[in-house]
Amino acid sequence: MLKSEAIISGPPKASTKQAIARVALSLFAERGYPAVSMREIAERVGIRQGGIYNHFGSKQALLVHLMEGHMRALLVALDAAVPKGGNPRQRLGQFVRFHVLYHLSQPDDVFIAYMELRSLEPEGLARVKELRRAYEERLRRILEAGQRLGVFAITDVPVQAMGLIAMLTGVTTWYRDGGRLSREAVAEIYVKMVTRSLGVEETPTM
Amino acid sequence: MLKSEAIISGPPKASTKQAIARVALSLFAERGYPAVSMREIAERVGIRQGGIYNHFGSKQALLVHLMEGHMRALLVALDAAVPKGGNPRQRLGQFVRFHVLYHLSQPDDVFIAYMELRSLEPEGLARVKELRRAYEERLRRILEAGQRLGVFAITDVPVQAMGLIAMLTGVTTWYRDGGRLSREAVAEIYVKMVTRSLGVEETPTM
DNA sequence: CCAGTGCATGAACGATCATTCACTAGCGTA
DNA sequence: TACGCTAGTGAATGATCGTTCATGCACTGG
Repeated sequence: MLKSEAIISGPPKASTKQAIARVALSLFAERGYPAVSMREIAERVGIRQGGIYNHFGSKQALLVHLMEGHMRALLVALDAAVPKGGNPRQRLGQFVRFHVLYHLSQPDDVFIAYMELRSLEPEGLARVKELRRAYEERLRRILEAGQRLGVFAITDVPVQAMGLIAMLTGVTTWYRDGGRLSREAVAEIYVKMVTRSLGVEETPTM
Repeated sequence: MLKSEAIISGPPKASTKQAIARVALSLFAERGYPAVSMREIAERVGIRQGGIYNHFGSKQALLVHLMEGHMRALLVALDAAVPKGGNPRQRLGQFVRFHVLYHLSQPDDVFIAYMELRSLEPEGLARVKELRRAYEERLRRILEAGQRLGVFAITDVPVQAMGLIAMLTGVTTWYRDGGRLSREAVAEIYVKMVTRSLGVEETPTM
């Protein structure tokens, strides 16, 4: 692997570290962290088992790397997709579309970020949970803004926020590309369900 | 363990088989099937590791027993809580209340039934998936009935059914007894969210 | 050209995994 | 009382686990 080659012509092949992360992500999502061995990850990457430890200090460090990286990327993407200004109805629609489409485009990341919390040791767990809280907080802010303006039918902001996020995230459990509906069509159905659940009459401006 | 004693005075102590199932359920839910060892289950039950195999043929058989048993009990309880007759609005409310309250009362069963599908080998997987499909079918039937009568705002029955179930099931991820809201209060919030998402105006008859 | 560094190797470590098995204690039934 | 079955024991099986490490190659900057 010539470094000069990488500089001149771009990545000639993905770095081994990235390859390890990609393979581990896929395997963890498919079968769960405890069920995947470092040997199997190495095998799929095309190196021997010891080689992984040149890039990640431990299996746990690899998991933390994946989960924390995903959550940070998710937050950055969310803030780009739902700019700070705008009225609550617009922002709610943006949030739902973003959440559904992002989750459908990164199902593996999403799945392990929600399912492997229990495989994290305390230090990593605290960091990931904080990022998750921050994400959920974005939706609560939107609901609160709509509540203040009286445009949403709010019974209980925290409960409704958790309910909506669960509904949206669940799309990854059944959606498969190539099926009856496109991702965008599914996202629009979810937008309708969410806005209706908040008592928003349908408008073309949504 | 005298059998006559059990007949006369009720269960003097839970059968070992039941104890194994209970302990395994708790551990699987807490840390996941692959991360729990038969040794640990045996230890918590108070027997040696080999003893488990007098009651279950394998670790996999133990998992199948738990998941299939839960799904069958869930279906039976659902059909008791949502009798066949009745109008779609009533039945929808009954479904939501049942789902939320049952899930909050059996969080471990629910969790592994939804999360350990990937740990099942093909035979057990097929049986559990069929039961799951049957459960989801119950909700789809309610939505379809409401659609025919024109009392629900239906965009897409299958998608909405999956969205609603995901929303409801998600309650187990955040609800903790002793918190701000009772289980019943939470159930009512979910009923409101669900009925609103289907465009049902609020009525005291719900 | 040479020293240094990053990375992959392959063998080995001790620990733990699910499962098997010969054995036995204790019970209900005959 | 004698028999047979249920259930628990404790040791052993081979496999696999995460991790370590001495070794060496390929490439870098000086």
